[in-house]
Amino acid sequence: MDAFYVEVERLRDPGLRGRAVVVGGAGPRGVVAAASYEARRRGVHSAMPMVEARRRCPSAVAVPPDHARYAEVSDEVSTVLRSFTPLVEALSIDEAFLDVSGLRHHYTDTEAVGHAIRAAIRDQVGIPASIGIASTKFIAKLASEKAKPDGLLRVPYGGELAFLHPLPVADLWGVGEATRAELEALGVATIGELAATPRAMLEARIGAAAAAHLADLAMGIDPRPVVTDTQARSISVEETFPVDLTTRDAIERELLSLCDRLAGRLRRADTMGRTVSLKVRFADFTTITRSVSRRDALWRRPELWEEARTLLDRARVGGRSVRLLGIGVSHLVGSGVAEQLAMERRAVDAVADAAEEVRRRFGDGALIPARLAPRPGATGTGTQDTPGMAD
DNA sequence: TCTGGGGTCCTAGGACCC
DNA sequence: TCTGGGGTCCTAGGACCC
Repeated sequence: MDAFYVEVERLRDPGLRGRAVVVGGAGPRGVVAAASYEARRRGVHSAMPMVEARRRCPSAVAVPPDHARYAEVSDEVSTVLRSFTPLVEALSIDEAFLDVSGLRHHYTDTEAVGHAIRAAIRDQVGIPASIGIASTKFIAKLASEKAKPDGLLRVPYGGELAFLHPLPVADLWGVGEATRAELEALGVATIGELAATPRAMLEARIGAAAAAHLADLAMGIDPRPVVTDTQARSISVEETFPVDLTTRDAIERELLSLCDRLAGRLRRADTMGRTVSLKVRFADFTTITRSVSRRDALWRRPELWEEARTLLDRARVGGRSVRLLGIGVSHLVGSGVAEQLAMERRAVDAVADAAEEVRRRFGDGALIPARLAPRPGATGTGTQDTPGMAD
């Protein structure tokens, strides 16, 4: 999809069409999640601080992100894609690979398939999409980047190297700033130059696995098939605070709140994990992680909180200012096991069920850990509109 | 420019086991 | 006794992606 979040916002508010639009966090530490092409022309791009985006493009309309809505529209697009072939691999919220080799008897050529898919997304969802067509996944992805915005590009079979070799190495999927710098030190700027570099030189710079992978990509070799059943490997939540946390009490309260959110995510995903990881980013942006693996998977908030607090002790935060806290679970249990355990826990866990029902009916804020509830008699409102229930 | 939130994968060292 | 080879798992950090 092209500038996906922006286009979803334009569906809701057609007045945004034709204008510079920036979707991003409203807080003092917000960054750009998506920028319209009008804003990009003014030098605004993803991950840029919103403050800087505003400076570069004062006329842009700033819109706070609505991830739940983007997920819904993403599902609508998925439905359209699956009407063409079941071989759809969702790569992110706004990208997918399709294996369309089975459609060759239904269309004159692959470009006709691409045009049909673009038209279907336009008609049924109402937003633009770009499509790249090639014999391998990574070249198709690269072609789709070159096709943007609102276009289609096919790299013909046999023409892969002619397409690839003039491009800068940073265009390769998996080459970021660090690898680009290492390759530059070897005098490698284009994919063609990468293909011509001796393997041993590459390995010494970037490690064996990355060297082998990139050398293959530079030769157009990518045997990875389209995979339809991709299962999550971890689930996490994190938050950057508008103002750094400085007291142990404030840190614990935010961490408890994150554990609560994570428990809800795990429950809705009907999964649980064996490893709990804590992430702490300090004011100077140094970031540490602490993790622990248990024999049994966990998912409930009290257990997450207990592990999180132990990890927090191990993190030795001391008196340092904390900019971000995160908590996550990995080593998720396999689907068959998860279903079995989910059945068992549903039978046992009437309290959590009731809590989930309350939240479904009255919103996430209706039920919170007692520690996070407003203190009775505390400053401000005499009456509490949304009292937190103790649990 | 003062740097989000949600992910995946890889590396390296160490514990541990046979 | 001063020390092998192969393997798995765990932890911490980092690169990278959208």
